[in-house]
Amino acid sequence: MNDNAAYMPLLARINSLVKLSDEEQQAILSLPIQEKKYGVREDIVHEGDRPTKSFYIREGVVCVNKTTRAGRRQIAAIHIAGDIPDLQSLHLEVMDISITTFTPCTLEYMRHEDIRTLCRSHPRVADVLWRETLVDAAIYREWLTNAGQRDAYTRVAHFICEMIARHRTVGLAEEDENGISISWPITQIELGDALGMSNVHINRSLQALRERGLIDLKKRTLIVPSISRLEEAGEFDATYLHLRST
Amino acid sequence: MNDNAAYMPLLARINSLVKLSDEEQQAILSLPIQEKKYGVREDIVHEGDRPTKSFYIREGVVCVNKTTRAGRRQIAAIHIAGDIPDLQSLHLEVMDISITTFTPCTLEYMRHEDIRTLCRSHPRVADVLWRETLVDAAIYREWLTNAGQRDAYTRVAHFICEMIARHRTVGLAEEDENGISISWPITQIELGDALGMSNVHINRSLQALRERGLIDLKKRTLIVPSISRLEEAGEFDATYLHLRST
DNA sequence: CGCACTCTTGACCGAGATCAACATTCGTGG
DNA sequence: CCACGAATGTTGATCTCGGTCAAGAGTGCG
Repeated sequence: MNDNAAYMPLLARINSLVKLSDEEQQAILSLPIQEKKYGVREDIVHEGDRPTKSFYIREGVVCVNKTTRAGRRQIAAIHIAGDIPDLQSLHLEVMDISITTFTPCTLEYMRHEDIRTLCRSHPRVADVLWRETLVDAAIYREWLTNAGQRDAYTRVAHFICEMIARHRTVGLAEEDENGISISWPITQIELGDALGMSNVHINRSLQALRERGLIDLKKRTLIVPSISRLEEAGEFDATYLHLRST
Repeated sequence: MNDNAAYMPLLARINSLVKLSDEEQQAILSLPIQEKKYGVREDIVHEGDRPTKSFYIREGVVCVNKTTRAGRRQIAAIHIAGDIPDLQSLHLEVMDISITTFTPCTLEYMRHEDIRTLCRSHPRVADVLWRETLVDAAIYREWLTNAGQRDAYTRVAHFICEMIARHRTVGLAEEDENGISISWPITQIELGDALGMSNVHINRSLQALRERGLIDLKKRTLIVPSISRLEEAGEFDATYLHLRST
């Protein structure tokens, strides 16, 4: 019934964290899903919604964002293929965030009911999903630290390091003799909204990183020649991503 | 064996969110716990630790914090009686945060093993605990928005509103004709570390709030004469706390 | 091919940081 | 219970990082 390939990014992500038994993997594969496609900069869920299903990203990039009463937007998270950005709605009725696409996306929807049934019959799967939301929380904490304590230059570098690390774990980073590269659909305005900075200052910080040869960003592609040097600049320590031993 | 009163704040917190059956409540009451007391400004858990138990706060106030490589501290969360600050360690092996007391604390430790067993036998209890961690995550997002998008004055007001709201839901706020009051063990330096501001500017923002009659803060007690006016000043909307209908 | 979005650069400004000194409160031991 | 030292709070002066404004240059999409 379901196209198994549709579950690929999800299983890849989960397997990068824990080893599930064949039976557990089968249970996930038999979750009914429904595919839906979105274009660029479309709202998937909106603050105040009460979803009865969650989705994971088969392809594309989305952001979690919320808007201040004064009209300022904070991007609180960025999610890539394999992520389940609104898993929280499984237990929190009302959305306190919106989710918006950065790129065209293919999403696979799973009904909360079905997820709950799966969690009941396979507690280890429940644990993995729970864990997933805990890692999201750890990332929020790190972003908070980034916004609250690091200067612009370091902050931008840190953000880029995280993006690289996360793309790597799901196999979306390319590595060759020039360094590591990922696709970079994020505009400077959006980066500003994520880091609590103006787009002008984002621009200047990116240039500083370029000048020092830490990044090469053009045509929606980011190349990092030396990840260790960038991590140095961004005070980056991947512990908070809680990846299993590489 | 266990003193039932020890479970009070935890049950109060949980019951403020969901209705559990008697049997489920009993199951929680029969969780083996171990009490431990801490003094002021003591580390409970530290970055890099690998705890095999979690605790909930029977009494006192603690903060979740992490320190930048440059030596700057971000306070990422503040937890009060009833909260389970390091529940994340149930699924994330290595702590990416430290937890430190603000006041003398009485903590009740529960072994991860026992929590896991409880979750397996009572899935609804598992859901409640999961939910709890999701609310923590929602608070992180809001703090990020606060730090990234709101100016100092609004930011401080927002923070105070949250503290009031959370103290109210667990019955730790007093309300009389002068307004709502809570105990306030947080120094201005700590407040600065939580909001990403210098203590000097915290001081000035607090004074601005005082001048406008929005708060009355002295002797470690905070009084808010009109919570609605303060919420106006802080752009506060409690949705993100995901409290059940009041 | 033209319009809209994104990026870049320069000039200026201001919120909030930093520094420093002093006042007040609190906790501790005598 | 008091005294004294340390932590916390307050105030003023100065400085700076990053915001805002504005205009021009690329880039890409319809």
